[in-house]
Amino acid sequence: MNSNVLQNKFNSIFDEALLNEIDTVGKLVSFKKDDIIIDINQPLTHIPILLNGNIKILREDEGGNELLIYFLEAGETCTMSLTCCMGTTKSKIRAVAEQDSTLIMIPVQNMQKWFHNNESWRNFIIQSYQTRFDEMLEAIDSIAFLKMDERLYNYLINKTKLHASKTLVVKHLDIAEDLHTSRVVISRLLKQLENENKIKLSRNKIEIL
Amino acid sequence: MNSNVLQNKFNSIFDEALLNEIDTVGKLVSFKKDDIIIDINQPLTHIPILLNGNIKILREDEGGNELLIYFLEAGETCTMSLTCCMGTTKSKIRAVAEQDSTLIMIPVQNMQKWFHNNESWRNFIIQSYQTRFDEMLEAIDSIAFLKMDERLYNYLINKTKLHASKTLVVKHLDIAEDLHTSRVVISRLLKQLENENKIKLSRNKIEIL
DNA sequence: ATTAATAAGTAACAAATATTACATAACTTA
DNA sequence: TAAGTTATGTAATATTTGTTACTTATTAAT
Repeated sequence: MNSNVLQNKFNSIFDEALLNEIDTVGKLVSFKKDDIIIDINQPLTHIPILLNGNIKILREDEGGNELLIYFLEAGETCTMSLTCCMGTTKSKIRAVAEQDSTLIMIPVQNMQKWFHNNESWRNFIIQSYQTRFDEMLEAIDSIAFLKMDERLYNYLINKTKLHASKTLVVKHLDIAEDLHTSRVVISRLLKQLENENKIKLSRNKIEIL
Repeated sequence: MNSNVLQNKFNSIFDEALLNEIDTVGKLVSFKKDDIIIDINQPLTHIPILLNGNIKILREDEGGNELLIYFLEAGETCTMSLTCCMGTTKSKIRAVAEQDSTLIMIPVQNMQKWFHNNESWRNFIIQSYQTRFDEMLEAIDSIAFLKMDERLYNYLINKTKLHASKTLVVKHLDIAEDLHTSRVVISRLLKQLENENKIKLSRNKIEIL
C-alpha cells in the first residue's frame, strides 16, 4: 500500500473500497517547511489530503501582503481546493508547508466520481466543509473583534499546539506577515508579553510560559 | 403548488421529482424587514432557501457587537445552516431580513435524504458552499486589507446592487453596526465621501452618485 | 405650534496601529 | 577574528480609528 499512514488515519472515515482506490490513484507528495504547495491563481487539478505535518492557508492583497486564515492538520483536506475543483479552477489562496509535510494528491475526476457514488467520501467532504467554515468564522472573529495583542497571543498558543512544543522557532517578521501587520508592531507587543511574564524571547525563538 | 416562484427559480437547478418533494415538505415562511430569521445559538431544524428578498448574515462578539459577513440573495441558501445540520445543531450566526423576505424551510431529515439520493440537490449544496466560501474570503479581505473608508464605500455599492436602487434608506448607526465601528466614525467618513462628490446625504437617506 | 425624540454634524481628545529611522545584538562566513 | 548579514529593540512620529460630549437638524407626537 502506498501509505499505511493512510490506512491508519482514514480507516474509520473511508470504506475499504475507497481506501484502496485512494491508494491506487492518489500520488504521495512531500514538501519541506516553507514550500509553497499551492499558490494563488494556480489551476487546481488535484485534491490534497494531508497525511503528516501542517499547512498554513494564506490570503493575499494586491500589494502582496499576506494574511493567515487557518492551519490544516493531518487528516484534513483543503476545502478551498474542493470548491475550486467544482467551479473556478484557480486557487484563491496560498498553501504553505508550516512543517515538513506529506500529502496524497487525488485527481479531480476521482473526487467527483466518489462524490457521486461513495457515501463515506461525501461525509468526509461535508465534514471538511464544516470544519473549514468554523475556522473561517474564527478567523473573521479574530480580525474583526480582537486587538493585535490578543491576536498575537492566540497565534502563539495556536502554534504551540500545532507543533506540540512550548518553544517556537520563529522570527518576528514571519509573525507580522501572518497577522498582516509590521515587524515593529510585533516586536513591541512581544516585548510587552515578555514583561507580563507570558513569554520569554530570544533570537529566532519564543518560549511560551 | 406551494409556490410558483419555486418553480420558476429552481426548475433549472432541481429535477422535477425534487421540486415536487420540496413543494410538499417545505414550509413557506415570510419575514418583515429587520426580523431575526435565525439567531445565534438557536437550534437548527430546517434549511432555509430564500425565494424573495435579501438576508444579512451577521456574526457577534462577546460584547454583543455585530459584524456583517455577507448578504444572501434570492435563490440562495444559508450554508451555515447546512454545516450546522450535519454536526453542531446550533447556529453560529444571526440571519436578519434585510428586506421583506420569503423562504422555504426544509426539515433537516429531507435535506439529508436528498443529499444521499439526489444528484441535483448535491450539486446545489456544493454550489452553495462554493459561493459562501468566496463571500467569506471577500469578507476577510475587506476587514483585513481595507481601511474603513473603503469598506464603507464597498458596503454602499453593495447595497445599491442588492436593493436595485441608488438611493439607500439607512441610518448611520445601522451602517456602523454592520461594519463593526461607531456611528461617529461612519458619519465622519460619509461626510468625506460627500465632499468627494461620491454620495449625497440626507436624513435616513444616502444617494450614491 | 410646541415639545419630545431621533438622526446627523462636529470638535477635541484618546488609543491603537503603522512608519521611519536608527542602534544593538547575534549569528555567519570569509 | 573581522566583516557582513540578519534579527531584534526602541524612540519619535504619523495615521487611523475610537470615544466623549455637545450642537444642530429633522421628524413625530401632543
